[in-house]
Order: sequence, then C-alpha cells, then structure tokens
Amino acid sequence: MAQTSDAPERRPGRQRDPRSNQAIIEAVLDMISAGATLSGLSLVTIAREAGVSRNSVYRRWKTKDDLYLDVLQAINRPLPALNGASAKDNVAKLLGVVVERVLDKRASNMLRALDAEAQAFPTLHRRYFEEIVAPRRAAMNLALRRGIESGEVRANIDIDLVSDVLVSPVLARVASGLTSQLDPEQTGRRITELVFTGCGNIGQRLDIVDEPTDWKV
Amino acid sequence: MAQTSDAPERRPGRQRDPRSNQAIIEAVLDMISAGATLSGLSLVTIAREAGVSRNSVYRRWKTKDDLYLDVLQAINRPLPALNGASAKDNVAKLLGVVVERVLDKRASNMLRALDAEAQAFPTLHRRYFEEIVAPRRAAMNLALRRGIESGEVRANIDIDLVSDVLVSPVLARVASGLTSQLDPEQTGRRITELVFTGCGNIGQRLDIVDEPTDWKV
Amino acid sequence: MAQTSDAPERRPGRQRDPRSNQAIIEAVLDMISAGATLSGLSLVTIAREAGVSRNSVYRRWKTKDDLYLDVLQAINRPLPALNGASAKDNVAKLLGVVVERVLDKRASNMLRALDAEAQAFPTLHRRYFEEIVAPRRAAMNLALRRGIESGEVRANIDIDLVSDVLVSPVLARVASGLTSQLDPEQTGRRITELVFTGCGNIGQRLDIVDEPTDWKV
Amino acid sequence: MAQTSDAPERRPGRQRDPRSNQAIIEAVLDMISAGATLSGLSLVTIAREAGVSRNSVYRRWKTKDDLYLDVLQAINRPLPALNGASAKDNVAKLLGVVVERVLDKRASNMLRALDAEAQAFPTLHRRYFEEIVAPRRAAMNLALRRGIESGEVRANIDIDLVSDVLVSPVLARVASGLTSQLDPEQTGRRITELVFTGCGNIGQRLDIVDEPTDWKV
DNA sequence: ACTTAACCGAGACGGTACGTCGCGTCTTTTT
DNA sequence: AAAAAGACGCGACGTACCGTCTCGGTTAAGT
Repeated sequence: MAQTSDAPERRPGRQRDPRSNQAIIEAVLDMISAGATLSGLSLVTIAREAGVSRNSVYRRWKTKDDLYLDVLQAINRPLPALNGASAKDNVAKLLGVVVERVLDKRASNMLRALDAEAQAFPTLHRRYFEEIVAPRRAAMNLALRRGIESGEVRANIDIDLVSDVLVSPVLARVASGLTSQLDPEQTGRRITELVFTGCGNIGQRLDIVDEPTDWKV
Repeated sequence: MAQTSDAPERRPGRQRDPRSNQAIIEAVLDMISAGATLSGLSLVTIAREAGVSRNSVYRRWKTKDDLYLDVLQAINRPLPALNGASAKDNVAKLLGVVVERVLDKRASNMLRALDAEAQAFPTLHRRYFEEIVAPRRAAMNLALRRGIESGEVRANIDIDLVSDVLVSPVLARVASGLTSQLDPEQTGRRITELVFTGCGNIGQRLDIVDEPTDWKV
Repeated sequence: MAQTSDAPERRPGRQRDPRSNQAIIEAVLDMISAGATLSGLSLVTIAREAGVSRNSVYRRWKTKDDLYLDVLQAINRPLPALNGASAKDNVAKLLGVVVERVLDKRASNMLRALDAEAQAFPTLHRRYFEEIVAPRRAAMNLALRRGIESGEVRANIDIDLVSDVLVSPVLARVASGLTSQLDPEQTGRRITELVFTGCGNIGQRLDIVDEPTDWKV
Repeated sequence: MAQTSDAPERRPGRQRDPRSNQAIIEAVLDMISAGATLSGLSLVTIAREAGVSRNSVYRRWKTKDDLYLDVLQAINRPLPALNGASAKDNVAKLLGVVVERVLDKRASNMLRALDAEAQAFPTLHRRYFEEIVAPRRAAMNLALRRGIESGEVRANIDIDLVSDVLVSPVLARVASGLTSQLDPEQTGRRITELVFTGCGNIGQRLDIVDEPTDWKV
C-alpha cells in the first residue's frame, strides 16, 4: 500500500478516519462489479459512492493507479500450505483457491476489468502479475514438480502445459461471466481428477507434448 | 444493421459516402485494440480517429450500441461447411475458425472489451451471443453429433462438455491477451487430436462425466 | 434589387418561381416583426419559414445584406407630392407618412431591428439612411423652407430642430413598441398644429434657438 | 437578483470571487455596446470576453434573462431627491438623470438592445419597465403635480403628455444612436425651460390637450 | 486547558469532452 | 436550369464531470 508506514508514528492533528479507507475500496469493488471500467471510474464517482468527500480520496491516493493497487491487494488471499498427503491433494487445494477467487464476484470482476484494460494501466497490470499471478503459478508448478519427484506425476510432461490445462476451464468462465455454474465444492477436485487421470503414469496418453507456455494461473 | 437495405432504392438528395462507414468501423476496432473501453470511447473520439465529422457518425448510428453491433458483425466470419472426410476434420476446421478469430488482434480485443463490459451493454451482449456465439456452438455440437452417428465419437459423452474443453484453452488466451503464443496452423489440430484421443472410442478414459454445461464457443 | 435585370431575356432551363421572392421577403418581415434580430436570422430559417428550399434562397441572394436591402426597399413607400394649399398641409402630409409607416408593424419593427444592429450591418445601415431617411428629411426641410418663403413660418427658426421636434414623439414610440396608441388620422395633424402654433410668426415663443442638429426623420 | 443577500451568511465551501460578477457584467455591457444583440450573445461568449470560465457564468445565472436583469440594475442610478427650490428645478434635475443615462454609451446601447428584442425577452422587458421606467415616470409626475400645487404649472395640462414631451427628444436619440450631439450640461435645462415657457401659466399656449398617454420616461 | 496542525465537507474554479443543433455548401434526383 | 432532399464539415452552445483550490468547522495529539 502506498501509504503504509510501518513505523506507527502518529502525526499531530486530526487523524484520518480509518473507516474511509475501507469504504472507498469497497466502493471501487462494488462499482467495478456493477459493470464499470477502471478508466471509466473517477475519484469523484468513487468518493460519492463511498460517501466521503473528494478530498478524502485525493488525500489518500494521488492517482487511480495507487488506489487500484490497494484494491488488488485487498482482494488477494494467502495461498494454502502445500502439506497435503499427495501431489493430487496439493494441486486440488491450489485449484480450489482459484475457483474460490472466481466465485467471489467482486474479485473476479475486478480482475476481468484489469485484463480488459491492461494496456491502459501497464504498471498496474505488471504489478498485479508479479504479486498475484506469479506466486500462484510458482506454487502450482512446485506442487507438480514434487509430484514428479514422488512418482505421482510423469516425468516427461510439460509442467506449464499441465498448469494451463488445469486452470483454463475455470478462468474462461471469468471472461464470459458465467461463474455461477461452477460448483464451489467439486469443480476443483473433478478437474484435478481428470487431469491426473489423463497425465498420470498409467498409459500412453498425452503423447503430444506442446512446447512450454508462459502463462498465468 | 442501419444500412442493410437490400432494395437499392436511391433516396433523393446526396447519398451517404460508403467509405465513411468503413472508416468509422475501422477506427473503432483500432482504438479498442489499442486499449480503449466500449464505454470509454465516444462517438466524438471515433469520428476524430476516422477522419470524419461528428455529424457523419451521429447520422449513421443513433447510439453506441447500434454502432458496436455493426462492428461486431464486421468482424464476424462465415462458418466453414461441415463436409470434411471425418468428424475430426470438421471439428478441427471449426476450431480453426476460433483460433483464427483469436489471432485477429482487433477482433479478439473487441470481444474482450465486450466481455469486460457485458453489464454496461446488456442488449449488445445478448445480441452478440445470439447472432455470433450460438450459431458457432450449434455447428460444433452438430459436428460432434455426426461423429457419434458415424462411430468416431463415443456415444456416452457430454457433448457440451467436449465443446467446452475444445475451446477453453484458446479462449482463455483472449482474456489474458496472450494470443501471440498460438500457432495459427497447428493449435487447432493439436487440441482436436488430444481431445479426440481422449474422448475417442478406444479405452475407458473420461469416465468422469460432468453434467451438461451451457457455454459459449 | 440585386438581381433585377430589366432586360427580360429568358434564360434556358427552368425559370425561377416568382412567388418565391415574395414569400421570402414576407418571411423576413414576419420573423423580424415577431422579435427576431437581423443577425439572429439565418437564410436557413428564412427558407423554412418561406416554405422553400435553402438553395432557392442562396441562389437569389448571396448574403444576408443583399436580402435585407431588398426587404428594405419592399417596405419603402413613395413620398407624397408637396402640392398642398399651405406649408402646414404639406408638413402634415409628410408627417402622416411617418405615422403611417410607424403604424405598419412589420415596417417599423424592421427599422427598429436595423437601428439596433447598425454596427453589425454598417453598409446596410448607410444605404438605408441614404435611400430612405435622407429623402424624407429633405422633403420635410423643403416644406418648411417654402413656409418661410410664404411667410407661414418664422424666418429665424432652426429648420432641423423643428423637423426634429415634429417627428420625435412619433419615432420614440417605435423604439418602445407602443405604437398602438397613435391615432392614424389625427396624430400627424395634431402635432403639426401644435408645432406650428408654437413656431408660428405670432409671438415671442421659442426664443431659445438651439444650434442645428443633424438628425433623421 | 441572484446575489443580493443582505444577510452576510457565509455559505460553506469556497466563496465566489466577487470580481467575476463585475467582470461578467462589464463584458455584457461592452459587447452590447459594440453592436451585439441580447439573443445573439451567449453565456459562452460572455465568459470568454470576461476572462472567466463558462462554469463561473452558469453558476451565477441560470439563464440569460437572469444575467441581463442584473446588468440592467447595474446601470441603474438612484433618482435625485425632489428638494429643489422650484418645480422647474426638480424637473430639470430628473431630466438630467435621463440625459446622463443616454450619454452613457453602454447604458443607452443596452436599453436600445432591450427595446429591439422586447418580444424575445418579455419577462425581462416587463421587469425592466416595472423596476426602472415606472419609478422614474412616477417621480416626474410627482414633480409636475407639486408644480401645479405651487402654481408654477398650469392646472389644466395633461401631466403624462408633458412628461412625454420632455423626454421624447432625448429618448429618440437613443434609438438612432446619435447621442453624441447632446450637451450633457445644457440639454436638460434647455428642454425644461422650453417646456415650462410653453406650458407655464402665462399665456394661451398649449390649448390643445391630448388625452392622457401611458408612456415611459 | 490551550495550541496547533491535519482532517473533513462543501463548493467555487478552469479545463475538457460530450451530444445536439444550426449553419452554409455540396451532391443527387426530379421537375 | 431550377427545385427539393439530404449528406457533409464546421463551429457554437449548454451540460456534466474531473481534479484542484479555498475555506470554515472539527478533531485529536502535544504542550
């Protein structure tokens, strides 16, 4: 966060109302979720929706980029520890986080809006990629690599491709806005089952190996 | 479609310059492809980019919805005839159209922009679905059903699910804007091969059958 | 009139509709009389009011100045001959023309509009002065001078001042739009009577003689 | 009167710059005096001339009528007290105010413009009449009536007619724009002298008595 | 308790963009 | 060739919104 000063040095004078920060971020998520675009929103509109004065917004964030960055971090959730009994468990747990995020309307709409305007907010998009996407993909790859070490996963697969296949059907739903058809409990595990059955060490499947892809989770 | 008049009855007075229509639609595609949003664009900006006067835009389309609908139809391409030697050929051909569309930067950015603002343009999004998405999905389903009749495709599969699996990896790239990594020649066939090998009539694969999903191609 | 060609040489092709000229001039007078200003009117508005196409106006008059000049001449009326039995008769007759003109709403409103925008239409205002005002003032001065010769009018008066006093009360009503209170029959004669009684050769009245004024009728 | 608030209750927020009000009114007077029409002027043009933003004009006056009303009051001057030694003094003093107003180019041009478009600004014209013209005429009538009581003025005259005769020659100059020929010092007193000599209690003059007229000063 | 510095809301301000409207010109068909 | 219809570029208008600035009133830390 832009203003997060770890040193809690209280400045003299009246203190900022801590509820305003929350109200403003909530306002952004609500309006984005209601169909607004990142560039379409203005700090004025946000202030009106949040029920605070314009000054209170401008005082906290100088630009929309700064504000949106805080919004992104507000919807970020920590990754689960990879301590499952099997690689399949770990993968399913990670995939569950993705499904969970997709099912959170406000979070998924925010990400969709960001994807749609990646060119208009390049630094924001880059930081979003570095701070949210990359760690998650790394975790997924780690889980698969451990599976290879333990023998649960075939050694000659393209790890990136498998990650891709795992999350694509879920992410595609974000783009089209049809997330309601996802079963929060089962979807993750079903996909995991399918992909593991498909890429597992049993038969001759997946002989066709694509070159590695650099993609996001 | 404002100007689709099959009857070539010349109205009195000066005729509209047909090049302006084209220039305006091109301008929309260019600007959307450059990162603009549907709601962020204004007819004024479009006119400036197209090199025509505002009047000429307002005269042709009363609202942005009307204009965008014509833009959508401009990027639409006819579906290929399903007269391939095998069901696999037909599916690969259809999938090739999807890849082709995704590789057309301007078309894919336009669709991404539309997805991002589906709520802000509800009627536009609905008509886009009805007139572009639905026919393509119907064609894909038809191709698969013919495959079932001919024995190429297993009879107990969920057709909608297979369609979904076929196109998801491609469409996911639209959302994230990473379409450059798709091989225009091979991608469609490779995915087809994989899914056919997976859902073909040979072994016990794909025992896990999800309930049907209502999804777009 | 700008286009009046006395030679009636028929040009080839379709002939101009003579009713259009009249309709256009009437339209101008109507709209000015309804409160419009000279600069506020446009050839488009005039054409609409006259019920003709824009081209028909532009074809006849290139600029508004040209059109307004024809309008002014359309409302001009010839001066009566100064052949009355006495100077008083002649003056009363001339003053009657002024009252008559003032009572013609369309004419008086046109002149009022022209006065109000004298600076915006300098050449038009000048020609109006030369062709309409000056001859009338000259006629009035002539009538008074003849009165001096015949002994009806005192010789030491300021002719311009007397003209001024004669017409001022009438013209003031044009400016304020309160012309309805003028009696078309009597007003001219009453004022003449009063001024003649006042400036006649009888007593010591009007000893105060102002310097000559250059003023319009 | 948008801003005549005798109670100096400070509204919350930033206060309006009082110089802008003055600058805008000055701009109107300048442009009207330069030949513009009331309807021809736009708040945009006025703002540009005044050197303020359009917002600042629209914030103060919702319509042109509102603005023009304030302009009229800005050029209004208080009437002198009727405490002269004689009725003649009082009348001359009042007439001096009229001459003074006429000699103020900006004020007289403003009134001329208003007269020219009385129909286009009916309520404005009415309020101008009620708030500016009527009080002045009432004062003039009062001065004459006092003269009748004191014996300075004949009792059988038509007061409205005398008022009319007093001011007409001056007002007529407003309509034609030829105010430069008025002597600011002498004109008022000369006219007063003349009319008093004519309507005084001495001889047989002004035997012709018109019916009362309802007219403005 | 008093100072004081920052927060907060309200609103004025300049600037910019929008959609509309009207203008005068140009183009096409019809008379 | 006139006339009518209408497309076209241009520009002005009134509105709305944005981000900044100004200004009382409020609040809480620090003397």
